[in-house]
Amino acid sequence: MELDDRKVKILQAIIRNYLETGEPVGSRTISKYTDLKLSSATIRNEMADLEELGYIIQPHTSAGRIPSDKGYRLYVDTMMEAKVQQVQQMNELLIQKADKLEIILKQVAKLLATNTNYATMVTGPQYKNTKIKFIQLSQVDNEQLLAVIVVDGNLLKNKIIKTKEPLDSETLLKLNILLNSSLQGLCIQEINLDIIQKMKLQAGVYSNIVSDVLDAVAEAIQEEDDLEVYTSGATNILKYPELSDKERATELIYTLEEKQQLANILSDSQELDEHNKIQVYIGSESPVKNMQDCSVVTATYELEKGVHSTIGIIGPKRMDYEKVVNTLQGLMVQLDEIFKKT
Amino acid sequence: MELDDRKVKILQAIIRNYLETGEPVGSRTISKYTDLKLSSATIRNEMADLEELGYIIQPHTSAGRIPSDKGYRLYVDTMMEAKVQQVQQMNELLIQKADKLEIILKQVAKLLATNTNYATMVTGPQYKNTKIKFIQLSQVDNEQLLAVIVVDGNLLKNKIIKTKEPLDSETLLKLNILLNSSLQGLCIQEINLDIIQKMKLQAGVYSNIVSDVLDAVAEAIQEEDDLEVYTSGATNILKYPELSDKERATELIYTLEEKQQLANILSDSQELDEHNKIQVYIGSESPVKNMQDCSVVTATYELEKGVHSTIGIIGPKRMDYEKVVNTLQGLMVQLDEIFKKT
DNA sequence: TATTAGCACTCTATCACAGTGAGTGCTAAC
DNA sequence: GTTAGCACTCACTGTGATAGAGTGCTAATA
Repeated sequence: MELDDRKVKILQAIIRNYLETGEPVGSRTISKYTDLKLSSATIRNEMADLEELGYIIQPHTSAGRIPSDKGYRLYVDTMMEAKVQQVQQMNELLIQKADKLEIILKQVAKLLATNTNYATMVTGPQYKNTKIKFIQLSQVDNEQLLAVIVVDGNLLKNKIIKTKEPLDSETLLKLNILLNSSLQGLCIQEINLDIIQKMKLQAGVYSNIVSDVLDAVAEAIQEEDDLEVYTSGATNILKYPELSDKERATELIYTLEEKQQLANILSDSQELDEHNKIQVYIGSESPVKNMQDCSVVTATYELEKGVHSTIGIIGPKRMDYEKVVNTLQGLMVQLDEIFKKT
Repeated sequence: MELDDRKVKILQAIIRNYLETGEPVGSRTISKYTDLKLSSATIRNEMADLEELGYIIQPHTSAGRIPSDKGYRLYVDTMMEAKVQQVQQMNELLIQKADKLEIILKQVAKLLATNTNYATMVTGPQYKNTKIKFIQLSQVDNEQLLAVIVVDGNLLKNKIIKTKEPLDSETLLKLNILLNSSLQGLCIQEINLDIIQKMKLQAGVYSNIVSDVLDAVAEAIQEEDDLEVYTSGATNILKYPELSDKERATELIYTLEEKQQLANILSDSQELDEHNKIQVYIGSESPVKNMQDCSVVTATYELEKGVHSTIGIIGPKRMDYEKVVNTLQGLMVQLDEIFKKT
């Protein structure tokens, strides 16, 4: 059996209606709702077919139909319309531009949550293939050296290094020159044993300090690996009856609070995403087990050159995909305005 | 009417029982539960008195009694027993010691939440009256200066300062010496106009850079003012029927997520706390409006010299005050072990 | 005088049960 | 191929009826 034009129209009507009401949709509703001029009996026949094909489900014998994951998937892939959807109050972010990226991202998460009425998650800024721009060692007090590492995108990392005795300023200067001349412009993968050996050789008696600094560099950039995740609007989950029974809600909110599992889905979508492509996970398509009753829409943005962030929206399977996708699309433009303009 | 010894015992029995079960407590239960050898009828008379005095409440005519806020207050003030209560798995924190304080505090929040089954909140480390230890300006690239400010407790602050043209290394050195000699050992309140004027005078043509650095210093220390708050175990709220109806739970979890209001109660208790004193807010005693149905227990710790953090535990009014207070007391010892030992 | 047994009363919580209505599938007619 | 009609299903709702926990009051008791 094939999906003819009429079946598609009916399926679409069922899904649209279900997205709005959250109630199973009956044949009579569709008969009135569409412009197909068909009686409810005919619709019933078609619905039986659609059920057999797996696009819709009957919760119980005497109820209407609701879309299945397969139905939603078809809807998302082929039936949605693109229309510009702006995130409200984005302009209020502008004032904050000067501040750190993370703060902006947290605010974006919050705005998205209030705009969409779903839960949102945002990764901290991801610095990919960043290069070391500048390293500076300074003597803080008699036993402590401070290493500051600046990488592309003006990301700063600090590390305190303990020493037995203070270094004189000349040595410090030499070490700084050595560090910068050897490491400037390299990204972490490029720092190989060869370079390290050469540096140690040049450092002479201070080779152990060079080791410490390199450890600090590694550690500093390492930190970026465990994906930081911010969430917002967790309580929006409770607005949807199908997710808000105590057990499910507890699991979901816990998942949002713990963030560990969210990192899975976010990094998964980061790998899949071609740039600025939007990813939709419907129900069991999601890699997060506790989210089988939800849908997740993700998008990865390039904020500045080499700096990315992935944003995800979490809602019930009957989320308003059209609005969410269009909002994320619009967000891209809005973020561009904020970052490219200034 | 006075609270004689017997009334106190009965009240205590009622509260203990209610804390355990969460159900209104009847006279027959108390008659068996206590060693007073009194019939339920006598207990009933006493209970009528206790109700008149405002220590207990009858939810409806044919139900048992539950403690009122006043009853809880008496219990907390006079009836609790101190016994050592350790936070489990604290030792696993030790490995992390090397890392930043915030990470430890977040983990403490999480451990406390799993140990107590209540929601927890923790302020970021509070640096009080910290003194500037070290300042370093460095040239990152042609148009950017990096200012690193180290204050007591090895708290680091960075600030990028834009300049029109690069400074030569000699000027940089001079500026660094000027900054350190003028500011080292001062806390922010001590940096007055007089000092600023002198510095600018000495800096000559570079006085505008001195201004920028001072702004950065102010800003860096300013950041500490808006109390950072971490929460954990928000979903524990849902374990208590009296808090888990949809409306209340939404409000509470939202409050925990937003954190803004939590800062109120935390900073309130910081002001009240004599050192290492534990504070209990019962129901309407809490300054946070959404938490009138909860009780909050807070404690402020000195982690390192001059570095504080306030920890709060949020649960239903029938929370196990004894356990919570003793846990927070025990936590103090455990934190001391972690910080003072190493 | 304080305590207790006894009793009538109150109120909630629970369960069974019937009724309602939305929706279906099938059959026969159009 | 479409539709009207009808019997059937099943969740949901409201209604008592009942049980049970607990109370307050009174009168008897130590």
